[in-house]
Amino acid sequence: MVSIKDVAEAAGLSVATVSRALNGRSAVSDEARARVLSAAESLGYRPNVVARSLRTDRTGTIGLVISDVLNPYFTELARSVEEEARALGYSVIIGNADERAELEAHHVRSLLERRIDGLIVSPADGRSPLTLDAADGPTPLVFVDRWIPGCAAPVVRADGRGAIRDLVAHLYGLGHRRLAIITGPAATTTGRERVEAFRSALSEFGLSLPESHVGRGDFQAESGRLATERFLDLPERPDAVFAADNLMALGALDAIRERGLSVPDDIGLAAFDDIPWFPHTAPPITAVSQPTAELGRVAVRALADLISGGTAGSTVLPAHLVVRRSCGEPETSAPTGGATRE
Amino acid sequence: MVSIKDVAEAAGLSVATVSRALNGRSAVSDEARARVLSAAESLGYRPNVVARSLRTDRTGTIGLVISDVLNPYFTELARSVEEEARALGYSVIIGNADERAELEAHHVRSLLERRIDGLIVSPADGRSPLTLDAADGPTPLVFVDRWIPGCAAPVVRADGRGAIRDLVAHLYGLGHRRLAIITGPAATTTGRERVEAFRSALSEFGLSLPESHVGRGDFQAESGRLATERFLDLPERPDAVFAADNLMALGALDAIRERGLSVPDDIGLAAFDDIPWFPHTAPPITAVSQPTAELGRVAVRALADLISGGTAGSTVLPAHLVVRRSCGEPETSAPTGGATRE
DNA sequence: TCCAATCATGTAATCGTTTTCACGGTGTGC
DNA sequence: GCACACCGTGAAAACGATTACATGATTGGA
Repeated sequence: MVSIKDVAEAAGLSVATVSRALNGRSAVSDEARARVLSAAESLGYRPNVVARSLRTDRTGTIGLVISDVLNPYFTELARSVEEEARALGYSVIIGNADERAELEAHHVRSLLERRIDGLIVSPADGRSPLTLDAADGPTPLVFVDRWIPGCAAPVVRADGRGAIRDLVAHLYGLGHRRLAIITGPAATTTGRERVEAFRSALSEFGLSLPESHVGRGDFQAESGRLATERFLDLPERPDAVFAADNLMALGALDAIRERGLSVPDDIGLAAFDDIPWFPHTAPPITAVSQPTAELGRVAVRALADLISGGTAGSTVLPAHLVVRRSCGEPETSAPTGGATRE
Repeated sequence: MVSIKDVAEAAGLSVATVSRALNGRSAVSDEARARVLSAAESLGYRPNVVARSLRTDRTGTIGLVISDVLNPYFTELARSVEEEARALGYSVIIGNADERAELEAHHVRSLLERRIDGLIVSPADGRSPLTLDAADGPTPLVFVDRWIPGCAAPVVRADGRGAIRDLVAHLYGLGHRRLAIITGPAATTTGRERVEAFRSALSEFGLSLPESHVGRGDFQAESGRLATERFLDLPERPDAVFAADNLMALGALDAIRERGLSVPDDIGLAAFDDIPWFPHTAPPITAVSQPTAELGRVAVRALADLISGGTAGSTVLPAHLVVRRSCGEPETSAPTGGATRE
């Protein structure tokens, strides 16, 4: 590999001048600059960012730890994070936790050792001690989507409560009374928030949520399938099921299809997180839609601010309900709140 | 940040001994090792991998440049690559090219500057000069899925020809004669291969592929929508459309739905790349399925071999057809070749 | 004309590791 | 008892960049 020394030699200048010419920080004569640039060009010089980082203590890189790379919600998030970061001059290293706490820890550790400038985390486990340490450590950190309660780090997330209330109103309006939910892990904030919002919306409509109508999932498809099977085995099966993320909704569809049942005639289905496939499933699925890309952008800007010494705070963006046909044929009246219909 | 020097001081030993104790390479007395470990522990020492990489010229990292992170095919690939790499002791940095040649170049350049140990690329553009240079450069490189013809680097990919022939046989058996294809960019190998295989299978059945039945797409949803709209505007619209990837099939569904037409009654639809949502779309979509995760694993193993001085070669794995209902109600006879039915 | 400021450049220290080399001490084989 | 291998250790040289400081030349103002 050709180093700055080779360039200096070829240009007949010192490495210091070459460095200055290439970085354009301090004054260099036009003649020297030209010699450097042509030497660098003809030798195919590529700066060694490893050496640079060691000296400057900056890597120009931020880490992003997401809970599940197979979840379209998180890939959309990852894409917008990378895009915004690139616009701000940062590279992004993605770590996929696969909803496993120990994998999350592995990636957080590995990213910190890599001396990234900052970290964006969507914790797979809300109690992860390592991530907690990291949040209190010297490396700037921002939570996105999920967070760890009691951490000082800024949180960028969507508030699903209003949209979940709209969803319950929608279900109630369609005549559904026995409602069930497939939750995420209780260890995650989103897992808890969604079930709590659902429960409190139910009680607003005078409905209760018996334990048998709470399926404990882990945000992955298989758990949605299992929980749905249990619902279908109940003496009185639920009128409608709310899956707390899109993958568990996929699992629910698998289970319902296996039994030869139909949505929404035999059982209604709704999901948290809207994805491009939902308009095309049989039937199109009613879902709570988050401003996913915007969450990613805001998180990056908050992190960039922290890195440059700022004091960025938390952000909460609204989610909204998108009504389709998976809970029954839509009523004629307009839905409550900010819901849209397709 | 606490450095090896601090540990050495605390342990009352030289940095050399600390380094040896922590890496376990060369002999260190039990007593010294114990002192080092306890000092490192109590100081919370984390090695600086940047400095280590500078010295050893190894980063323990491989780069993965994929064409589109929003494409479930590539996320599944990315996941298996990361998993296998982790098992082999490597970290993975993912670059998303978004099907844009200049973004691909950006990521390749940035990864090389980062001095990754090896690179896995699925080129968004088969002529990308920078990627071509990289393939001939000192950094080991493996192509996955797509490749750049004329490069010496190993290619790990699936051969879709047999499955595409099975698909055409399936369509022919259902009585479809006017077949159309939405291709990927001609600049990609998979873009070309899939249309060529389709064309040659058609001619095997005595069918032709007029220019009006070739929609030029770019592997993204919007292009699938536009190409499908043109098909639907033809005086005689095609009996069935084959989309060369899953996102363009999504776009095709959008277009068909907008016109109020139905699949497969008004027009049949099939796709390359099977994804978990296809069994649940309306109707379930017939698709060519690749051994995606296996491709990722094989690519990583080939790259690891190259990195350690080996001479890994190319691998071609078979793809197969999964028949569902999007081309018409299945015939009663068994499908040709290795096709499965759901 | 002279002093000081500015400019372009070079020298060398530095970042935190790993690793080569040297060195003294300890056994081992004869 | 001697030579030799080996073991544990430390000093110091790398790795490739950035940058504080020094230096000599040029310029500008008084």
